[in-house]
Amino acid sequence: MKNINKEPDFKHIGNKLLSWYEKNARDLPFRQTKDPYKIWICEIVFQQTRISQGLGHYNNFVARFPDVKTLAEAEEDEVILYWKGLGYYSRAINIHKAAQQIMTDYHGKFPHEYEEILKLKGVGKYTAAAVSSICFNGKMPAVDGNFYRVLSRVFADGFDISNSRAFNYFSELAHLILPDQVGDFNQAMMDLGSEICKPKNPLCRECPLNEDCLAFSMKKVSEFPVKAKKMKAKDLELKYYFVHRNGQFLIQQRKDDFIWKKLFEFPPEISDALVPFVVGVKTVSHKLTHKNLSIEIYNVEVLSEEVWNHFIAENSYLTTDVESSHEKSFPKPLETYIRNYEEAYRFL
DNA sequence: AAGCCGGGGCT
DNA sequence: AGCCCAGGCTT
Repeated sequence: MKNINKEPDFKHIGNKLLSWYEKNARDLPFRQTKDPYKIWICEIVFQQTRISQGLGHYNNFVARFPDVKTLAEAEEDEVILYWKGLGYYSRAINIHKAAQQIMTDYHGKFPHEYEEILKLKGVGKYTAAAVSSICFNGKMPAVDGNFYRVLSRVFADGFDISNSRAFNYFSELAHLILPDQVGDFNQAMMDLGSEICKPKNPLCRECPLNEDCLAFSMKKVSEFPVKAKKMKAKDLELKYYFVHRNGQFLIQQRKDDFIWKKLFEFPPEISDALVPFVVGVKTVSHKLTHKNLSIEIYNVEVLSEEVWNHFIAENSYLTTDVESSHEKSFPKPLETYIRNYEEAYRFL
């Protein structure tokens, strides 16, 4: 009997990682303790921060504020002072408030449960999972950027890590390989992601998972993780020619790629033969947000449906039914075109 | 769901 | 110059 109808088993991957971690764990100050306070502080300090950058701050911080009570009773300004140079200063504000939260809501005793830890200011799903798993044998994977990178490579998974559902998606992948010792596993993923499975130039030859890594076996490690470009909104200038002849304007239809798929518009360029009929040129400014190829237009008004219908009736070049020709993905092609007409109307 | 916060290292 | 980093909060 084959393993048909049975989920593939990837647990050996998590266990391999654990074996690797036993021998290769980085020697870091917060690795010597299971004090939830210290682990919490270190998780906050090292959010979006490299170990080498935050290590000094971490040591100074826990030396000055060795426990929840000391931190809770400190002045906020001094807490912030110890954060100087780290960036993301709201972390310092939140860490101080959370300490007071622990004093008032938990009588100074650090909460053990994931759901409770999650309630602390500045603690999200990642940090709650990390603290509960490392200190209290919690079973939640601490899914962070390292998880995204390692898992997307191991499974050669093209899920867009900038997608807002990436956390849930990679949490599910993590559960496929999650061993029993979740705390060590979470830290192992951090070390692997930082030392081996790095964003650039990963050391795949030394990777304990290279035999299990689908991206590696396909020689496509550099293609993962997939991250959609977060394009800045760009200004797009388009030049339109207004060719007027026998009471009609020349318009044309866009291609079905890029923006305004199959939308009708005044021609952005014309042949020499049409030059004598050009009655105007207008440059229109657009805001282009690449992410979903959507367009915002400014400096223009929407004309009434009546004017649009009038234009349709007047224009013999319009041979396709606009309503059915445009892609559904485009929100308001009709209005967009009307606005272009408005531009021409004003110009003439 | 998207924007914002940030200094610093790497390519 | 652009990308990335032990994310979370706000709107």
